[in-house]
Amino acid sequence: MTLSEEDYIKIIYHLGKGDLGSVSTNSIAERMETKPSSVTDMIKKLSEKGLVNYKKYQGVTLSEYGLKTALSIVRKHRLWEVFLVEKLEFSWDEVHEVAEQLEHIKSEKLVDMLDKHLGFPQIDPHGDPIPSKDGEFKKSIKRLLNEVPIGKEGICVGVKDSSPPFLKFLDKNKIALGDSISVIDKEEFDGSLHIKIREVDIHISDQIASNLYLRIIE
Amino acid sequence: MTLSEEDYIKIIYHLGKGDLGSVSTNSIAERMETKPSSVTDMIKKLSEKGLVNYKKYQGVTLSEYGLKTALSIVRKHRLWEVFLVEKLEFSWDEVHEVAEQLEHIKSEKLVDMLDKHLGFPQIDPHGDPIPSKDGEFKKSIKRLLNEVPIGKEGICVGVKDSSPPFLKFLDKNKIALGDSISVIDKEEFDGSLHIKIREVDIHISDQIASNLYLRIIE
DNA sequence: ACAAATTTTTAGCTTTGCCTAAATTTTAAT
DNA sequence: ATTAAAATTTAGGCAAAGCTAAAAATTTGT
Ligand SMILES: [Mn+2]
Ligand SMILES: [Mn+2]
Ligand SMILES: [Mn+2]
Ligand SMILES: [Mn+2]
Repeated sequence: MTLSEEDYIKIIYHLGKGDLGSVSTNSIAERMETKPSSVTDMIKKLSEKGLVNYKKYQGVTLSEYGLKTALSIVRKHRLWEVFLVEKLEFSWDEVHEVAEQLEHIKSEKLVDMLDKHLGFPQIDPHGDPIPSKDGEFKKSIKRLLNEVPIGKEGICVGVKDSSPPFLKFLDKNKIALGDSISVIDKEEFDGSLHIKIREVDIHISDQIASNLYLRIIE
Repeated sequence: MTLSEEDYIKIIYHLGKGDLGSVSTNSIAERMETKPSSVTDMIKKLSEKGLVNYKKYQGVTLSEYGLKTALSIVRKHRLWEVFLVEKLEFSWDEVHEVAEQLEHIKSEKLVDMLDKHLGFPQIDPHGDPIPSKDGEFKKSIKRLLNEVPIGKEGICVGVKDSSPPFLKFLDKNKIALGDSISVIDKEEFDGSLHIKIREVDIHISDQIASNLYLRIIE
């Protein structure tokens, strides 16, 4: 597989997960930042190689083999993202571009040992699950923090209220996108939460918790 | 720079160091595992980009700019080799192929942080020096262990005597290619050496020491 | 010095991945 | 049911990086 083929397969995988129908030529072109005619060319090649199912004008879906391939690339991408954040002090939002390159390095041993070096992580810095070597992985869902069950852990991936006062509050309390947060306990009385973030326990109101999105596993 | 251009520049650098004259088309072709006609094509392109000095039929040398580029690729290659050995438990002889790919990843921050993560290593697993960010590096030389001055450290890169008994001896004493060895002290009496290898001190005869090659810095 | 051998370059073709412009098919609107 | 719009494919080209075969330059051997 060439680098370009791998990128196409990965994009078809990501686009396909949303609709569950077949993926359109134009949507691929948009994500690949290329022209629809180029996409058609590539789709034909992928189809001949048995990576996708394709009928003219009817869009494209991944074959079994194509899905396996996609998951292996996603696995590599997310492992490298973990590496960049955990080992090289990259921040949450700097990793994508580099991982986009690293995901194409060919060496099975490299991926296995990287996985081990990182302690077999389950999720990447964006809270997305990392497929196992044989392509299995837990689904992740996005939830408001106040709806996360006690005991669960997730990655902070967004805010509902993006007003300056709220953002300032988050900043003051050192809560940032990409942080891992786990819910320790919930007060019945006012719905306020005890959470653990960066190894410290803090107490936040329901109002705060209902404006923070977490991505959690399962 | 494309991946291919980078590989050519690096090969021209390595070939040029030996002779100090200009590098021949055929020698590049051999190292690149490609045909001389392809090399001529590439040389023209590199010449137009100012990376090499080229006159038809006269071979090629790196320009100032080409040398800087080559050193940056060599730096990346060797840093990744250190990473693979030190962090991912690769052995000495497994790293080259993977580093050949990793050296082309484009991200200045990645290289800087990798360097830091590895503790700013001076030499790679083969004993070759790692150029600094601005292209400076110590020269390395190959010496028989018994000729290495006290206090110096080097990487075991070869044997003079490759007879089974000697190799068996090395194996039994856990001395292998790629190991870092430093000379602690030398006995005047019999020329035997106290060396440190894998954090343990051992005592070896002059006969052993005069059959092991070390690559040392400066 | 000069023919032979070797090295290097040129010419012409191939593949990959991309492009524009034109044709075709599908979908949406009246 | 037509027609208009949008999506998709085809046709024809281009640049990168490679190849083979043939031509040209350089080097070598006598
Ligand atoms: Mn990619
Ligand atoms: Mn991610
Ligand atoms: Mn390379
Ligand atoms: Mn090396």
